[in-house]
Amino acid sequence: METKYNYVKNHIKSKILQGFFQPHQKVGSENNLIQEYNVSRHTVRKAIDELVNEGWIYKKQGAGTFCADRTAPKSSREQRNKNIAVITTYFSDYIFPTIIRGAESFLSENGYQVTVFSTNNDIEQERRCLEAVLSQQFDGVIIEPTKSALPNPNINYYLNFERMGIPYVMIHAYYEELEPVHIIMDDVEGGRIQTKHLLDLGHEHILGFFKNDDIQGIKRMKGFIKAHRECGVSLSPQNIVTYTTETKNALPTQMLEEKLKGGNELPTAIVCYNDQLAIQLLDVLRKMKLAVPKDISIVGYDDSSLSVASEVKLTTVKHPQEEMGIEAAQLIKQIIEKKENSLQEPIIKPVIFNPELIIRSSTGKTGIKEVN
Amino acid sequence: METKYNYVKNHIKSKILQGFFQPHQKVGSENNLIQEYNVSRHTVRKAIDELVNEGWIYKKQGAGTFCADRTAPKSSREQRNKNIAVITTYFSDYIFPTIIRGAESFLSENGYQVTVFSTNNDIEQERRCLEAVLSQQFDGVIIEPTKSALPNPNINYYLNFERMGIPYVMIHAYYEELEPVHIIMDDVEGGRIQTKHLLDLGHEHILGFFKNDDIQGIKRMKGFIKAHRECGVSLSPQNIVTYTTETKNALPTQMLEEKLKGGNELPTAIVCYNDQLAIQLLDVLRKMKLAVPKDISIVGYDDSSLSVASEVKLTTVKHPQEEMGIEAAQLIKQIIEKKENSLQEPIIKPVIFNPELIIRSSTGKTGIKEVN
DNA sequence: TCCGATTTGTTCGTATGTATG
DNA sequence: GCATACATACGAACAAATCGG
Repeated sequence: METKYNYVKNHIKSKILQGFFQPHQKVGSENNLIQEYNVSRHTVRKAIDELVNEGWIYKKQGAGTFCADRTAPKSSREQRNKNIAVITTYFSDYIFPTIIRGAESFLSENGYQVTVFSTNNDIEQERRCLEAVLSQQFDGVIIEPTKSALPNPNINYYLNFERMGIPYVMIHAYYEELEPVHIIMDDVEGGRIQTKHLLDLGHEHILGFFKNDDIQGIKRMKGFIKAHRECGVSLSPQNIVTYTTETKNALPTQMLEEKLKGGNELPTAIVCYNDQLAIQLLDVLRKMKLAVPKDISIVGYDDSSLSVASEVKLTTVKHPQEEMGIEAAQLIKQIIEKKENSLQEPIIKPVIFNPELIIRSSTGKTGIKEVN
Repeated sequence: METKYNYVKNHIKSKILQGFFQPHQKVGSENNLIQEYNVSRHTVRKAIDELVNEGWIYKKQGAGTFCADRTAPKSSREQRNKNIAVITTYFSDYIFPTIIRGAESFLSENGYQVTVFSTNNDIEQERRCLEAVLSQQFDGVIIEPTKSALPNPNINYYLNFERMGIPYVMIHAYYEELEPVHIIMDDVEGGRIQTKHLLDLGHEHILGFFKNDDIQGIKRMKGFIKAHRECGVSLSPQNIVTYTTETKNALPTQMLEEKLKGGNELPTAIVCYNDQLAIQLLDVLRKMKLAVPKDISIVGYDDSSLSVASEVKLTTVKHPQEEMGIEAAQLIKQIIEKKENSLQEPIIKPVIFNPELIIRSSTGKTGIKEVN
């Protein structure tokens, strides 16, 4: 894959998949490409030959090289099974398997097959997934956006889905500019009730840990701030810790240790972006010999299996998980079937799940004031 | 048709059609053809490239150019992506996502796509999965057998895979009668070292909980018994509890409660079929106010994320998980590629992982005797 | 209709890298 | 380790088709 002609080939293919070229539009002459990629004519021709062979482009002597028309020849589509691609950030971790299971079980019951991809929340890997899906013949895509809070360079691929008539629904988050059908939680509300619960219990120094490279984290942080404002409790900016996919393993635990050592104004409660983080932070609390919830309260998010795995049963926010997967599957099925029958793009409403707090034993009233 | 490369191409094609070359027979090196037709290397390559593309011949770097076997199905198989089906008992739970991720990451890096199915360890659902896979065009299948310890009525489907030339590998367990390529752990040894560890610590009344509808459970139980025998510790049949997929949620916890209430000969240690069960049983121990490992020791199996989620860090047996997925993917890729090139079913050796005990804080010396 | 610029097609040469047996 | 055979990559020249003026 590291040969020059392969690089040229893949680069051109990417452009096609991103919709840079309309069918029958000129891809550029051999001379153009020679200059663009700074390679020999032979190399360009080798790349182009393969693309022609795979049906992406066609050539006409004396005229030029053109983008092929890949709009599927509808025929013989009926008999084959329907295929749905599911692209999520993670695959094996945490709540994602459950979401995927929801989609898989519903779709397989309805005669669809599910092919899975994961991006590891990495833009480059997302691009590869999107290219793979566009290169194949999928009838629909369920996708969780990667790094949804950051500008996404792969937007073009999504636009190309629309151009090629492949319906998709987004879960967990969505890119505003695309206005896709989406299935999300009300994450602001989720963050709000996490925090409100602690404020109601009398906590006033609450640490908030939020992941800020996806929209969910940003929104939950918004809810965290909103709750403080509603309850009239002032919030120091130093009480908010943000981290990213790349720093998630070390940064939050390290920050918590620092915050707990810094003598004055010790926090009495922690709001976590998710259960996974809460479990990580619980280990820090154990190490520092702090009892939960007597010395410090902690709230998770997602109600994953981790929330009840340890001796501390986490107070957390319910995430629909399997239900979200099923809902996404139902939506994509509806869209596909409507499209088949009526040819016009149906209007489908997004789904927004309302969060719900599950109170377990990791939160309690602040005891500090009574003790003093 | 009067170009040189076309002449060469047609001449070689004629020879093939006249039967001058048997399948897999050498067509002649580039240098031979250069001399034979008195043309440049480039011209020969162009001719050969087209013949390869049309499926008449194939090339192998370093080896030569050979006549293809046209008896095989010539239908546009080359250009489409390769699809692998992964069928596991579970999908979203426990270590399965990690295994699947291993396979998925390796395969997607190698240009394959992964379609997933799960049987929920139910024979009827397994049948549906197998039918779906057989009716689609999959290039290979990675499968974990369902209820592997029980007679399987779906054996015929597996035989049909062989008849249709679809390679498959089995993970975790396999049906003896099929003698498939398989990737498993040495579960007898795993059960043995789990138990040996406790016996070495001085425990003599050890409860063993095993799932007996899959082969892994049966084998781990075998290891449990073997360890007792090796250490010369007598084992009461009442110390072994077996359960199935259907009873896994209620039966083991209930049995443990009974065993702990029954006054005489209280157990001082527990061997669990897996970490998932260990976590379940830990809750029972907490409810009965038994400290781990002071009052009772417990050993898990699989080294899943659950084993370190709680305050009790489980002593457990390492399961290769992701590695097993990768290994399975590598094997299936090897088989597919060898089959493509040489037509003869390659001989691939099964993989057996050796278990390894990971000692954490859930096990300790029995304290009862010293106390008395 | 023809011209000329552009673009792809064919063919030669040369060199170095990499896999196979 | 070595020869063989295919893979990648550069350069050059001329032929043939296309298209706008």
